[in-house]
Amino acid sequence: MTDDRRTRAADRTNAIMRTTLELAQEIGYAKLSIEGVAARSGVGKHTIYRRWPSKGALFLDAVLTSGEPALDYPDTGDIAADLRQQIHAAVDLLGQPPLGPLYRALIGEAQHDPMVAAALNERFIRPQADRTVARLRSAQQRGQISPDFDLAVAMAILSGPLYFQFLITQEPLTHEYVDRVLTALLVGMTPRT
Amino acid sequence: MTDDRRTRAADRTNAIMRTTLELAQEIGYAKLSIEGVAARSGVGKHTIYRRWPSKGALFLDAVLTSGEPALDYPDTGDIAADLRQQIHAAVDLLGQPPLGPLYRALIGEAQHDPMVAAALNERFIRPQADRTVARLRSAQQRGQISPDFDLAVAMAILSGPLYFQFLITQEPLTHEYVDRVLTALLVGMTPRT
DNA sequence: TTGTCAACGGCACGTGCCGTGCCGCTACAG
DNA sequence: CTGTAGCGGCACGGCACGTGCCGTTGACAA
Repeated sequence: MTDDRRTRAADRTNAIMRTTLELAQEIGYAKLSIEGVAARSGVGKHTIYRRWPSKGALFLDAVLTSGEPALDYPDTGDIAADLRQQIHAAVDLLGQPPLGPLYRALIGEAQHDPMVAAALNERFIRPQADRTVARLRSAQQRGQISPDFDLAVAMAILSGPLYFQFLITQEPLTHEYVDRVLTALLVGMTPRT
Repeated sequence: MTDDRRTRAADRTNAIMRTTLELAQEIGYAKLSIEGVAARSGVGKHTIYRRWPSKGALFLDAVLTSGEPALDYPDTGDIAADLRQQIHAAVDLLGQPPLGPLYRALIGEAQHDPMVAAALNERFIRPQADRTVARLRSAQQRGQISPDFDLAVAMAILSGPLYFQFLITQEPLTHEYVDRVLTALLVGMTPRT
């Protein structure tokens, strides 16, 4: 198979994912159909089913490929400032369109489809969690976090309330809210003098 | 309208909800259909549509009515023990069938259907959160929690990581995990001596 | 240059469920 | 006794599913 061949296949793949995101934003994930994606992108349904086994898998791929949201951690040496900046970036991404509603729908689908849940974890959640713990560990080694503070739990306290607000109460995400969480977390994990 | 009439209507309503939960457990919420519920419960589809506007609304009603999970807070005076007992009860409920998968599907549906999300909040999430904050406030007034600790955030730190594990990583919920969260929270919110 | 073959767009099919009509029955209300 | 509301049953048009088949296209091999 020639590069040319692969290139055109990849082009089609990208076009399908782009159309998927467009349609999802216009009519919502619930009303999204593979039939609709095929029609709008001028593609046979087989061409989609050949690449993805389900609507959920296609949507997952489309969202994760589009974004690669680059939520990388800064490491300025100041753990409080770095966490703050990073979680504010997360709020800015999730708190509004386009990514907010798309990501919400993706997690919703993950509750019905174990394959989507597993792929979401492997491709996004776990790497993100690992980066968070790594940044926390670096701070702990520098003495900015109590040596016995549970870093996995610290990560969960950063992420959990954010997702709780995002998915459950569905109140708007604000910098002010995550600042309050961060404040409470810092009280607990900062070394006692 | 006679009481007899109302009673028989209520009986039918309960029968439909019971069948809904049965079917959801057998084939999963994703494959659940109103047609299937009507068939198994020996009821016309109209009878269902007359009571609920959508599959999501029916399912929400069925899950919340069935459970009324009675996650009430004890108040023994020991806030740490009370929180621990309450969150262990939550883990026991959500961490296994039947309620675990049903509740997961309900939250998943809430990501696609704003009406379900709103009803879930009003009927379960907000009351539960209010009870939690009330119990925390009682402890704060007794001096068991720092007077300036943000109680809404404390509630979010109790709930958030639990939901994060339940919905996102989908790792098993254990007493050990919530104990670790609770430990970290207590470090932060216990008054400094 | 010609033959091969995989991927493709288009079309059609059977299936399942949607939400909504209509029918005739039953049981209660007036 | 008559009217009426709720009901089960049935049928309908519509839509999307997932899967066949068909003819075309374009890159590669002989």
